[in-house]
Amino acid sequence: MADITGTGFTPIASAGRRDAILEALTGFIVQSGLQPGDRLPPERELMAGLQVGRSSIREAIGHMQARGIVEIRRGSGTYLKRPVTENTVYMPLSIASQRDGLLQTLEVRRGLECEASVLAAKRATREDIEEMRAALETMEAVHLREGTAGEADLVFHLSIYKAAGNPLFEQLLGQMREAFESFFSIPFNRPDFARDSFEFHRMLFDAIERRDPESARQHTLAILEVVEHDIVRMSNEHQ
Amino acid sequence: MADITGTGFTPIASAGRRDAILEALTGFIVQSGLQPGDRLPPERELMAGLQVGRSSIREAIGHMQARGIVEIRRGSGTYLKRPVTENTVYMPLSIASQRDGLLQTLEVRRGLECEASVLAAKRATREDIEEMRAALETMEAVHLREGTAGEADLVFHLSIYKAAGNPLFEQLLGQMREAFESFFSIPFNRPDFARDSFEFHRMLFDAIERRDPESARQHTLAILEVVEHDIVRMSNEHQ
DNA sequence: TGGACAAATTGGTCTGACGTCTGATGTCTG
DNA sequence: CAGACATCAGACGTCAGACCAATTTGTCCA
Repeated sequence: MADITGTGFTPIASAGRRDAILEALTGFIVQSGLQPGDRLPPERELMAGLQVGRSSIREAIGHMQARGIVEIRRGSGTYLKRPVTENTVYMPLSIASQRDGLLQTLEVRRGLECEASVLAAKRATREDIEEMRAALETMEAVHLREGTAGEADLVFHLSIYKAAGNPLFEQLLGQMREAFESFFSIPFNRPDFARDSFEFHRMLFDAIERRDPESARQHTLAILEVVEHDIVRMSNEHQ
Repeated sequence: MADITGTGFTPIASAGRRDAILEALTGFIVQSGLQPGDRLPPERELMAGLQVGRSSIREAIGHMQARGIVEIRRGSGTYLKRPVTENTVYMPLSIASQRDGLLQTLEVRRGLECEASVLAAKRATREDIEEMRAALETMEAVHLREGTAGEADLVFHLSIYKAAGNPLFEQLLGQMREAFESFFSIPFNRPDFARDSFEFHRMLFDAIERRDPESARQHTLAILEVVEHDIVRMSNEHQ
């Protein structure tokens, strides 16, 4: 847990309380170097430190919860869920939670995945490519041995996002993955998930390695087509 | 990074109260047929109606505000900002914009804009196309008369998002636009903004009208290249 | 050593009060 | 009569204190 003594807490001015508190809180989190999983100081302590009422603290923390950056466990404490930096933009999306909503998020994801592959083909460094190659070969080995490769598959895709050289893609796609699992109850590690996309993975890797953005895009589309088909199928089974 | 995927973790977050109130509130909004712009009952009234304390009401409304579905005006009341239906899930996205935040955000935007154009080319209805045509012609007229067309340009692009048949694109891109203006202090209606992208707009429209997704994508890329160039330039000027 | 019980910690909610802003109504002045 | 100003009720914003419920921690006994 973090200690708030001597971290530059300054009482809040009386204009725009809650935003000021939010700012102070994120500032505190950054200064304290809190990482995901760490516990924030209890409300009463923050209250005393910031010289504001507990309601205000609670409103600010409530907003952070709504933004998905903290998790509140009653009786235990408030825990950081995502890394926090200043200069973060929050974009709440509302999605119809029915079949349409599922398909809509998949389309958004498609736009992001394709762009990530294109960028990876343009920018991947030698190290990136070697990392992707290692992930791909692990994945292929696991797939041939077990007929599926949930975890290893994820590692391969993450290596592509990383090679894109833009952390936003990893962040956004990771959050969308979370949303899928929690909202639509679709686990991505089912044995039969995305099995048919196996062969496309090496083609995608080859395209990135020879720096062919357009080809990388096409193969990403091919993989996603399988993935989306399976997600829709599993979604139907589930109901 | 530890992967807790599929380990039966269901946060649930306990705290039945606030979620129950949220549910009751959305139910009330739906039943009352409240539309965006309408005012919700005052907190004290809701308090009495739901038989809960005002703090709880405020927490629930605070969450709705964080989700962007209501707007709270001090001294006036709480107003609906978006249409509310049951079966809606909320997905908070956070974009950490660090040093290279501007460029990174632009790359994300590029992925989304291209996909939107592709989908528009695949799905636009006759009405969509007529709306886009009208917006385009207005834009061209304004441009020829004034040398620029900030507002009309926006209308044209919005008509494309709409034609994509997926409200998420409109939400995401609209919020990214807001984020640009508020975070990077870049107004999109400067006289000289994106002037060089003029000719590409009709080419994009033609591509969508003749249902050529790949061409639509290329022309969108061309427009964005100009836009991104200008944003970076203006961003540099600004500092 | 291990388990059961008690105490402390922490978030959740209620109540009541007061401050401050907004919007509308009423009043005064030219 | 029209417009500017003063007033007031309504609504959100904040604070304080109290109590409840869940969790964690500590202690004691078998």
